[in-house]
Amino acid sequence: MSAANLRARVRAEMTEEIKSVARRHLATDGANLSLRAVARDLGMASSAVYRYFASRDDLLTALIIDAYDAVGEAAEHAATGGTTPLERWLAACHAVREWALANPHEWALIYGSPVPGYQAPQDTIVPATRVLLLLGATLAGAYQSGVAPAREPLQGRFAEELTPIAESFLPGLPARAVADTIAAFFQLCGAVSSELFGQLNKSVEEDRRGFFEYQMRGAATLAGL
Amino acid sequence: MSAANLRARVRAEMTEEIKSVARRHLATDGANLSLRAVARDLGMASSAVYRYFASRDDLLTALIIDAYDAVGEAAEHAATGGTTPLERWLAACHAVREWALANPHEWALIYGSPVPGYQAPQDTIVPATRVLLLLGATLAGAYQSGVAPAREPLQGRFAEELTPIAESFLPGLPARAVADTIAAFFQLCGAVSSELFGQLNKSVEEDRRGFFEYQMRGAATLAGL
DNA sequence: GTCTATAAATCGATAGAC
DNA sequence: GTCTATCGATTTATAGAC
Repeated sequence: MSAANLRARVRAEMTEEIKSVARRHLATDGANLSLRAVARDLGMASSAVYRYFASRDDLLTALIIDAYDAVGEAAEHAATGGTTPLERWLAACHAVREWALANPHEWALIYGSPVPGYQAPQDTIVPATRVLLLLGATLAGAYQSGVAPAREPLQGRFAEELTPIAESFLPGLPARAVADTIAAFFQLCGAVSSELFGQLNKSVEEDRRGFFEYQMRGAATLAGL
Repeated sequence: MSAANLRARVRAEMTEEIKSVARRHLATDGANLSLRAVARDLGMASSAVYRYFASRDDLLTALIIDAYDAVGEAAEHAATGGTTPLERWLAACHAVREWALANPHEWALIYGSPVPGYQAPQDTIVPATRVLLLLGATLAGAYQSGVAPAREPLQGRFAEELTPIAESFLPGLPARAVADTIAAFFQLCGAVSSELFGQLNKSVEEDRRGFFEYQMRGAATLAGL
């Protein structure tokens, strides 16, 4: 079995190397990533890359899943540091922002404009919900421990739509909490993307972290934290 | 002068037609727009287009400015309908979302991932602030008419950074109101982009407008409205 | 201001030798 | 699994005739 294991390990390393070079290419080419350029950088023929990824879109999918997992893990790791739910919540938000600042092109890949002509397969759905799930779980903990007070139930059709989602998403969490979690997550995405994509321009330069925290405290307040 | 006027008018019409076809191409090519493809659709040689736009990036810049102006005008027009500041604020937000739903690729162009290799010239800055300015003016009106209560001043370094901005942005508006306006604008961008770029997935399908309004009411609350 | 023609590249994907 | 070679397309941008 040793030869097979070796083959598998070499293959895995090669796969990682291709992805690593491809990630660097995201910086210059954005989403319109070129398999040939990646192969050139690796000193191999473009046709050889097809033994690792069946198509350009498959490579893109791998990068997308990795990015979702990386930002999710950063948030989860940061959240373990806090003692109160609000601290854990804010720590997760800061971790997401810092990951985005460190990996702007990967952020753009998962939260920016859709790649033209690319259709995300089912495999990306679960990793895509990691950060959202973490926020939801944090809020659920706050409700259960009584740190956050129960709130009036939502009215409106979208609340009815969210009720079954709430059940499977995090059992016991009221529909309103799910709505608040999604809203806060969208606010997080908006704040990070706006800063990253240049909407802040020159209005805040020194203390962007402080302004971000101000925004995230607002989102947490709306969620009942 | 009539001949000169005619020439100018024909040129303006041709320019508009090129932009119109280019806008359609945004749908399939995204930001990596091709001058040749546009020329092909117009039945003209690619070299002829260079008489109207010096480069691909110049065409992109024109599209970007048009898009900022279009969404800005939609928001401004919608805001005139409301009677209270909150109504005007929400009307502007809904108008922005509806414009985005009707023109998703132009939205992606201005609020999505930056175009790789494209550097926005100064010309885009003023049109880019139209929606933000409208929200700020609405909030300023609410403060001045006493509809919104004065709030505690901000603390933190970013507040100091925002103070001079507040002066030139909308005189008389406290730094906190400017911060709240920017935060609300980011939340608006986040909610629209998340819906448009597929982050909602299948969680809310029927009443997305209602969920959006829920989010925007939250943002307005945080701003003091 | 429109055309043809061209330069000098790029790309995804495949075929087939080894 | 890597290579060469290839197909059939694409692109930005320019030169020069009319």
